[in-house]
Amino acid sequence: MKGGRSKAGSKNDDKLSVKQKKGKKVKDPNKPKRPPSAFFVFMEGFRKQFKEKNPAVKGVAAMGKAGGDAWRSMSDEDKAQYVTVAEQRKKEYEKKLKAYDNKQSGEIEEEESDKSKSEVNDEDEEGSDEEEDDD
DNA sequence: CCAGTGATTGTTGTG
DNA sequence: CACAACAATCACTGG
Repeated sequence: MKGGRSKAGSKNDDKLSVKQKKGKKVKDPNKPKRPPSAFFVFMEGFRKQFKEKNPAVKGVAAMGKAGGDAWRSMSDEDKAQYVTVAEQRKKEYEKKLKAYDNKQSGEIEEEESDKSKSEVNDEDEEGSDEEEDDD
């Protein structure tokens, strides 16, 4: 079962888990989230497939188990392609961190009023490589 | 009505 | 060095 990797044997589960407690209402819209691991990258495609093969499945548990099972079934080389992608994701993540850091230095706190976002189609300028197809 | 839960593994962050 | 928390996903549930 799961090989030895898991929990590193921490018997004493005291209140060590204090959870970072996000009590602070610090809203960091620019704060980049952690890059997806190879497993998640693989899941990105797997989720779609799983849904198609199991449209009746509800919840994430079923998918998670199926995903984890399939993931371990893959060969390291097969996973390598996802790992490679994950590496790139991480790289971009670092870039985002830099941008985020830049904001911290430049824009300390920019409150944005909820202007009517009617015809104003303002796009985030960060994407740049986002292709949008018109329908 | 909103936010949390449940399960997966990997990666990053923090102590 | 070792652990802890979080990353996405989605349907459901409680207060």
